[in-house]
Amino acid sequence: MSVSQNPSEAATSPQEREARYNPSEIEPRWQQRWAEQPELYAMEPASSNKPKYYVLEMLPYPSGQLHMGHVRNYAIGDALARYMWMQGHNVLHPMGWDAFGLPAENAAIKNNTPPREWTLSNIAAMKRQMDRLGLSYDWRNEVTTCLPDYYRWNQWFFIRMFEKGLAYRKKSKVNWCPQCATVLANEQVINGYCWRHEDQLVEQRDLEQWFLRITNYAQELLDDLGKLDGWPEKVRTMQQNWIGRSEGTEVEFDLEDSASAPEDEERERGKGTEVLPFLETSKKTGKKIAVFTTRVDTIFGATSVQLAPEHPLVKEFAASDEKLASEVTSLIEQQKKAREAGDIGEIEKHGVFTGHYAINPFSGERLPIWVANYILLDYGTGAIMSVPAHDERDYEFAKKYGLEVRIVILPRRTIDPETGKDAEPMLPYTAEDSLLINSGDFNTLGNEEAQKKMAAFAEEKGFGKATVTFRLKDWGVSRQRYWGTPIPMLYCEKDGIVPVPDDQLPVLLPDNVAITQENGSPLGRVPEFVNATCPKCGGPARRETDTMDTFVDSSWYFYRYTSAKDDKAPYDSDAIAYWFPIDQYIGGVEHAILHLIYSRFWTKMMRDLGLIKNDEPVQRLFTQGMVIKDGSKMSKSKGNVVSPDDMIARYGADATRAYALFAAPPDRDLDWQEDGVAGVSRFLSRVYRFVNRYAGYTGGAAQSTPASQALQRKLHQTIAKITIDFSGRWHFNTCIAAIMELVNTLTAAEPAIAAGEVSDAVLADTLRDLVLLLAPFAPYLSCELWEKIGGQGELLRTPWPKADESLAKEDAIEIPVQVNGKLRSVVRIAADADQDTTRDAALADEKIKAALEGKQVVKLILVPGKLVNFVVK
RNA sequence: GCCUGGAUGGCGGAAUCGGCAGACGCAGCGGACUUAAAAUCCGCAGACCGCAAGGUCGUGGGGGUUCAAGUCCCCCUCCGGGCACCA
Repeated sequence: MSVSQNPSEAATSPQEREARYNPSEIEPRWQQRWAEQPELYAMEPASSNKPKYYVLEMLPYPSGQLHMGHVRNYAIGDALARYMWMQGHNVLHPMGWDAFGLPAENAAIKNNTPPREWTLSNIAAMKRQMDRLGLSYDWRNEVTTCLPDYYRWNQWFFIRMFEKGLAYRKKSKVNWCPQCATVLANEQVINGYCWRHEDQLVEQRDLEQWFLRITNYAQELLDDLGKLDGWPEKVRTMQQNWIGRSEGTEVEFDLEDSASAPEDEERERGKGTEVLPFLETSKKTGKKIAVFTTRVDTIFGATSVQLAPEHPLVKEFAASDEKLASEVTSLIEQQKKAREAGDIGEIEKHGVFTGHYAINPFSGERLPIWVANYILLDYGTGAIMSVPAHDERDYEFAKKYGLEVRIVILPRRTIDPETGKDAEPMLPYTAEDSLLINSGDFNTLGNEEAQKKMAAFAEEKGFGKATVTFRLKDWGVSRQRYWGTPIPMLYCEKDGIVPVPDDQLPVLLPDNVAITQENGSPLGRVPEFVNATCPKCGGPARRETDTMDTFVDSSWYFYRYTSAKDDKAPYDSDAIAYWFPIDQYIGGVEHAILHLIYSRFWTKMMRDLGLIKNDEPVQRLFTQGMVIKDGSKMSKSKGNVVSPDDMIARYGADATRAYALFAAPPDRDLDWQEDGVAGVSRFLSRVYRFVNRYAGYTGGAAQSTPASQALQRKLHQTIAKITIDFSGRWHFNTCIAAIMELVNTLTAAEPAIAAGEVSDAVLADTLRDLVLLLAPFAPYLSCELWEKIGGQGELLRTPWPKADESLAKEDAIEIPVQVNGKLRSVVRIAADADQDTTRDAALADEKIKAALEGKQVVKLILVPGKLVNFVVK
C-alpha cells in the first residue's frame, strides 16, 4: 500500500481548524516589539507621583549560560515587577553583571581568549537568553562591574575608606586557595574548602594584605538585624551566628619568672594535679598573658592556662627549649590539618606543658602553662584559662593529662536528701544558674552577679575588664589576580602608602596581560602598570598589583542602577533617597553571609561617609529554594542539568517560566519534571484557543443569568485569591492553579455559552480579566491575547483587576454534617442561612436521620458556614 | 552537639484562622473523534472490604488536648540546610 494524500484533510473538525498556540511564533514577535520600546520597562524619575517599588534580583556571574536557578529567580522577580506595574507603581527593575572573577582568567588560559572579550561575549549571550525569557528589565541602567565606568567607583570608595582608616594593610595569616592562586576572605571558606572549588582545601599563608574594617560595624550589623523584619528568620540567624558576639571578661595573668627549659621530671610535674601555692610578687616577670573568658565566675576553678600553638609567648618559650619547639611544631601541624579538613571540632586534644607558670590574679595561685591544639590563635586572645570542672573541652583535656578538676560552682537547691549536703553535680557542670563556692570573697554569689562583680574587681585592680569579642573578622579584600578592580594605591620609597588622586581614577586594568597559573599577581609582571609616579613627591612609585575581591563589586551595585551612566559620582543622591531601601530583593540563600553581610556593611560605610541616609539597603529579602532534578541539585557533575534554552525551544518561555512558578512555592526546593512543563504548556494552549474562540464576544449589558453569575463568581474569587497572594504569601503555584480552575470553569460553561445562557458582556469581561491575571506569569501569551481581544493601551499599564466581593460571594454552600465527628452527609443550604435553618437542613437529611436513629443528641456543634456536628450517645 | 526547614496518593504539590484531607498539574486507566496515530475532548482515579448501597482505615511513628487535629502540646525516627573545640 502506498502512502497517499489524506483525503479527509479538507474535512477537519472546527477545533482542528482553530489557531494553534505556537510560542515559537508569538514570542520572538513580542520580543522584537518590546526591544523597540525601551521606555516600557523604564523607571520614572523621582518626581513621579506614583508610589515607587524597587524590585531586585541578584545579578548573575556571566558564565555564558543561564541555569534553571536563574530562571526561577527571575521568574519570581518578573512576576512581581509586572504585578506592581499593573498596580500603578513606579517600578525599578534593573539587571547587571557581576563580571569580574576567576572563571574569565581560567577561560583565558584554556582558550587563549582575553578575559574581557570572553566576559563581554558571555554577557551578550546571557542577555539574549534573558530577553528570550521576556524579562522586564530596564536595560538603560545596566551595570557591568568589569567596565571602568563602574569599577572606578570601587576605587573611589576604597580611597574614601583608606582616608577614614577603614581600609588598611596588615600582615596576617590568610586563606589561600591553590586553585584560585589567590587569597580568600573568611566568608569564602566553607568548612575549610574553597567556595568555588568544593574539593580544594584552603591553606594558611602569611601575607600582607588589604583589609576593610567591617568589625567596626560588628555591633551595628548585629543590632540592625532586629530591624530587618522583612528578612527570613533563617538568614538573620545565620548572620547573627557569623558575627558571633560574645560577652565576657579579659583577665591578665602574670607570667612567673621561672627556670628555662624544664627537666623531663619537671615536665611531668606540670601534668600533676597539684596547684602550687601562692608566689611572691617579686617572682613576676612583668610579662602578662591575656585570657578571654565568658565564665569569669569559674576562675577560681582554673587549674591551668592554655595557649594556642602559634601564640607569640609559645615561640618565646620554644626558643630556648628544643623539645618544646618540636612538640609545638607538631601541635601546629595537627591544628592546620584539622582546620584544612574542616573538622577542627573533632580532632583529638593534644597538649604539652611548657615548664612555665602563670599567676591567677584572683587566687594568687600559680598555674602551669600548657600549649594545646584546641586553642585558636584568632579567637579572643589566643589563650584561655582552663576550668576542667565547668567546661567540656577543658574537662576532656584535664582527664587526658591528669590535671586537677576543681568544682567552684554548684546548682542552686540541690541538697542531697540522704546526706543533707549539696549534691555533687555531674561533671563538667556548665549551667548558668548556679552559685559560687571555693571562690574566696565571691563565695555564695549567683554566677551572673559574680561575673559582674569579678569583672569590676579586675578592672579596679587593673588586671582585666569586661569585654566583647566578635567572631567576625575584618574583610580581606586583596586578590592576587588579574581580572578584578585594581586597588588604587601606590608605594613610594619616600612617602610610603599613597592613594591614587581622584582625578587620576580610574586606575585602568591593562589589556594584553599574560594570564598564567603562576603565583603572584599577573599585574606585577606588567612594568608599565607597576611603575608609576608618586603624586606627593613626584618620585618613582610602585603600584599595588593586587585587585579587589569581587564581592566589593556586588556590595553596592544596586545603588548604581539608579544612575548607571553618571560619570561625576557613583550615584545620584536624590535618586537614592527616593528609591531606597530596595523594596524586595530576591535570590538564593547561599549568599546569606557573603554578599548580604558585605552589602549591609557597605551601606553603613557609605552612610558614615555622608553619602546616603539609609542604614540598610534591603527592606524585604526573599530566598528562593533550589532547583532539584532526580533528587539532587542540578549540577554538571551530577549530569542532571536541564538547559533553559532547550525548554524554551520546546515549550516556549511562558511555559518554562510558568512551570518554574507552578511546580512548588517559591521558597521551597523545586523538583524539575519535564512532563510538568508540558502540562503547563498544554494549559497555556487551552487558554490561547479558548480566548481566540470567544474573542468576538463583546459589548452589551451584563445580564444576570445564573450561568453568568456562576462565571463571575469564579472570576472574582480568582482575582481575590491571586491579589492576596501577591501581597505577601507569594504562593504563585496556587495562583496558577487558580487560573487553571477558572479556565476549567470556562470550558465547562461552553455548552451554556452556546445556548446563549451566558451574557456576552460577562464572557468578555471574564476573558479580559483572565488575560490580565495571566500577565505576571505568562507575559508573551497575555500580550498576544490582549491584542486579540482588542485590549486598549499597554497591558503592563492596565490596572490589575479588582475583586468584587459581592460578585465573588457564593449564594448556596455545602455544609458537611458529622455525627460524633465522622462525616455522614453534606447538605446544601443558602450561604446566609441562620443557625436554625442550618440545623433543620442537617436534621432533614436522610442519611443523618438514619445515623441519629435511636441515639440521643447530647451536644450540637454548629459553626456557621462551616459545619454541623451532632454529638450523640 | 547546637540552630533551622521538611516528611501528605504512583509523582510535584493543595488545605492561608482547629472544621469535607488530597485543590491544580503530571503519570495511569476507560471512552469519543481518527483507517490509524498524534493532537484535542469527556470520564475514572488514596488504600482496603463490598455486585452495590455503604463501611473501615488513612497526612513519618507513639502519646495527649478537643465535639473535631495534616494543623495545637509532649516524646521519637528519618531527610535537607546552616553553624560548630569561638573559650
